[in-house]
Amino acid sequence: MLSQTAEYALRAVLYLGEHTGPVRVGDMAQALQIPRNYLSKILHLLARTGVLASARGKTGGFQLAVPADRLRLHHIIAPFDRIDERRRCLLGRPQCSDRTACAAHTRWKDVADTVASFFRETTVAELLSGAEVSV
Amino acid sequence: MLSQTAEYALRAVLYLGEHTGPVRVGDMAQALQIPRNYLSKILHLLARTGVLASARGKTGGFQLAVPADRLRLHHIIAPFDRIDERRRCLLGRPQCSDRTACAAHTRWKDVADTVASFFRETTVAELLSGAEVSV
DNA sequence: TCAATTTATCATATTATCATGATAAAAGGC
DNA sequence: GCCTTTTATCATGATAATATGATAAATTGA
Repeated sequence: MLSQTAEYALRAVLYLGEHTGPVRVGDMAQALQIPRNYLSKILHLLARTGVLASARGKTGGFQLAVPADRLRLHHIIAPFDRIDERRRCLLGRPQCSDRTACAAHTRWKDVADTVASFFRETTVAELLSGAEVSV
Repeated sequence: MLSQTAEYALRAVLYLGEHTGPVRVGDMAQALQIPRNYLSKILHLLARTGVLASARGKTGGFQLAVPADRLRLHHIIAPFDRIDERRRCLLGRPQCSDRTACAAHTRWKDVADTVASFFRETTVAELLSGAEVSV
């Protein structure tokens, strides 16, 4: 469902959501079993989009820049995996709305809305409250 | 949501669903704006999996091998895009069931089930009855 | 039989995704 | 100031998805 990159981003943010203070890339990479430099680029982009805060130097690392209960999955995933486009026509048509419906449109719409709502509404805090995320 | 290849497969089958008798690859490729040889391989695989029937020679072409009202989207998409795997843990864990739930599992399950059910239950006939599929 | 037509298949090219390795830039502590 | 630690960035490689081009194999109809 998610691209590998988006999945890494989500797991990384959830990890940061249950750790306070800055966490180093190397530590996260080892804990989450994600390639270090690859994770580094992902975290950097998340910092640029305002999801994370980064600091260099000896006491540096990454941490959430937004409270977990205000951070929605959409914010984390969007830079890597445009879930908005999932709502597009199942048959790949550029123009497919309620007015000009293709065969699949009507039936597909409810399904696509369910998926989109999940990412748009679910917060990091809600996921963390469900169960622990150790790995 | 679907891979490019799976989307081509679905559009091709819907096209065949509203045409009787064998249709040539070249005609379909032009009508659907899909690369000809690429479509050819897709149709061949659909024939091998029993979705389509193929015939060579002058009166050859492809047509549905199963009645449209018994042909489910899952049958068309599965060879190209394993939607079954979409039901796997959102966080990419190999082991994630109801018993050993990760943080995302409980909330994600309903969403994943909705998507899986759509492909598993919807038939080609149902899509075609909704509206015409010209392109 | 033979020629035309069509699917089947192989080889290869292109593009995007995923990942690695090395280096630069910034920050803190001595 | 200088060394260590850390993120930031660049260059490159590996792999899979997507697509193209050419040829082989099968079928039909004359």
